[in-house]
Amino acid sequence: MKKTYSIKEVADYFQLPISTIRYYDKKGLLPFVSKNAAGYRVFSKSDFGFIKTICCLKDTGMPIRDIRTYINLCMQGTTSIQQRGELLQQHKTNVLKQQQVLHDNLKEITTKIQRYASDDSVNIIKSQIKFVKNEKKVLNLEDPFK
Amino acid sequence: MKKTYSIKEVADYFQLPISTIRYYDKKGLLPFVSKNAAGYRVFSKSDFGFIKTICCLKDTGMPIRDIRTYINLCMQGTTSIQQRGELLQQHKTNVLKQQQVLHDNLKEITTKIQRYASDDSVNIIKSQIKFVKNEKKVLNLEDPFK
DNA sequence: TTAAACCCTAAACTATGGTTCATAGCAAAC
DNA sequence: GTTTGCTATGAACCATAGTTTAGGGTTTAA
Repeated sequence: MKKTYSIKEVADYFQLPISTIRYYDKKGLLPFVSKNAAGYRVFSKSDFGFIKTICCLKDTGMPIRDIRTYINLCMQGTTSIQQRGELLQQHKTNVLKQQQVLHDNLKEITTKIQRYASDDSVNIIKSQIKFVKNEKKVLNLEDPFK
Repeated sequence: MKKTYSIKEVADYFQLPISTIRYYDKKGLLPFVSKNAAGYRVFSKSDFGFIKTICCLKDTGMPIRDIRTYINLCMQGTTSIQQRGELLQQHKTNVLKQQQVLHDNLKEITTKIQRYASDDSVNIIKSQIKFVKNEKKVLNLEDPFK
């Protein structure tokens, strides 16, 4: 039964470059990681939980410095529970906003795709181009179409 | 009835800094924008539609160079309809992936928030800390909690 | 006709999130 | 015992997406 993990094993597990893990460590995101006598980072299984959380926050757009704040709160024990909750709650509203933006934009993209895929796409686009050309002409502006 | 728009009006409408619009122009995202005798950018109403699309693609994480590619396809008229559709279809799968990731991570964040907000949060965290401390001790690693 | 409020460009600068390189120590296998 | 592969550090480097600055022209309204 294996008990500790090298930086490479962690990198493989999380599909992260080793250089990124070192970078995160340098930025103070991994205060829970020990080093052995040779200076090698030694990871334990519980470190994986922290790193999973780091990835979760990173993948939802939290800046490195805020992740560091959160991790440091975690290292302070039970006294920081309320602060941690507030920090994550704030982040959650950001994520919800991202979801909304993504949803709305996806709708727009889908609409365009459908238009391009329609039987009548050429005529639709032609009439759009005609409209733009006419507007530009009326305003005495350059025609952007080649 | 107003017919043309200054860079400031466009910036206000899209809530973008003027410098960003100039930057996009420099990067080739705004080939449809004309300039007057004084060298000022002159926007027409139809330009707003293009810029809205640019914002949509940007807000869903498309890199500037790909947005430029798309806009350039648009400027080529009806011959590029298929390519435009393919480009957007590819992007749509990216957006769907982003949605999935966001959804999964949101769930994780929500779980943590609930844990922190629970009546029993202190005991839950205490037992987590105990587990980590014990694991580190068994492995002869440093205790990360202060 | 002049001040305030615009607009322009080029180039330097910033921030973020890494990656690469040079140099070197450690470890496992052969 | 030496080669191969892993690890380390610090510093330089890179990409992306802008922002700021310097220097200068234009427009508008009093």
